[in-house]
Amino acid sequence: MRSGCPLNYGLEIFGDKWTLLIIRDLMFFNKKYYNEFLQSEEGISTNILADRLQLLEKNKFIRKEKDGEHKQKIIYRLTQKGIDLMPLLMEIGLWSDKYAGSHLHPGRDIIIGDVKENKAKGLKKMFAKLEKEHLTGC
Amino acid sequence: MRSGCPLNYGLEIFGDKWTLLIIRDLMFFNKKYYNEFLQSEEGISTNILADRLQLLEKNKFIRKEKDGEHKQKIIYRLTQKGIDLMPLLMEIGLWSDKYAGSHLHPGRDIIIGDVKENKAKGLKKMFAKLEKEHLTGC
DNA sequence: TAAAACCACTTGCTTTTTACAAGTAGTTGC
DNA sequence: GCAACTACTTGTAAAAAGCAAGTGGTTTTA
Repeated sequence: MRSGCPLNYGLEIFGDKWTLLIIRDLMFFNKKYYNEFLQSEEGISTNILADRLQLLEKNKFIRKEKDGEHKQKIIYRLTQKGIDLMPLLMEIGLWSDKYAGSHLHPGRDIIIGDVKENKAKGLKKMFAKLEKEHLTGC
Repeated sequence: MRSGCPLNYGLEIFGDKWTLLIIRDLMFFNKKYYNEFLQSEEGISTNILADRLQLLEKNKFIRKEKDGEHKQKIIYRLTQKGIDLMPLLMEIGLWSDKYAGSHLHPGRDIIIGDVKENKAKGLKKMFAKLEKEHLTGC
């Protein structure tokens, strides 16, 4: 149900597991093709993936781009609106880093990386990286 | 599906809309009774509420407490683990503040409040408030 | 140039989850 | 002692997710 609460507003459009995992793949794992999302560890179904990509595009979190080399391929990229979800994903990562204990695979610090040491600085660095990778050429 | 990713770990246990809205109610709207959660603007169903409260308690995000005055009432309070989700909820609020535009009710800044001006300082203040309200007496 | 493979999806069906309404057992106030 | 209130539970219909197979277009291979 629609409500005027900012938290609910956000949750209504990106507050489901698969949506955020797709954004994670784009943001931290450098994935950009449909097949790459499909192959993620968590095993998203192809119909759900198609549905979420459509929603994400409709809500302007991502945009489609043609691949110059492989003409049948489509590249998915984050928009600024999508990139701005990064601090939120980082907070999930930081929380898990504190509470997940043994549930995490080793070497998963790639995500929170610099942010763990200095939040403001780490976020700034990550923003720069994402903006360079996803926003150039538009 | 279980995976070793910290983002997925978090999303598996608190990454659904109703769960986060209950935590929002506890955190920002000072709600503590079953009936208060039921009455929230978004209209959670009573069976879903019961289910989520059980999950939240099982995962130690909240705990039940007896109400001294009204003996049939149960008070729900956040644990430290639950309180530590605050920065994440704040990030949702900050994102919505930037992108929700006219979708928000006026005066909803109560949530992000001080955090909007100075993130580190605002979070610290909010942590102190929550720890005082939810953790004292245990 | 015909066949095989790969691309981003779509379709159909089953299972799980959610939504809504009604009911219940145990206090509490009058 | 009974009506009202508490935190739930139960039953059922609707919606969403999960799974497997298929599709139409492009690209690579023989």
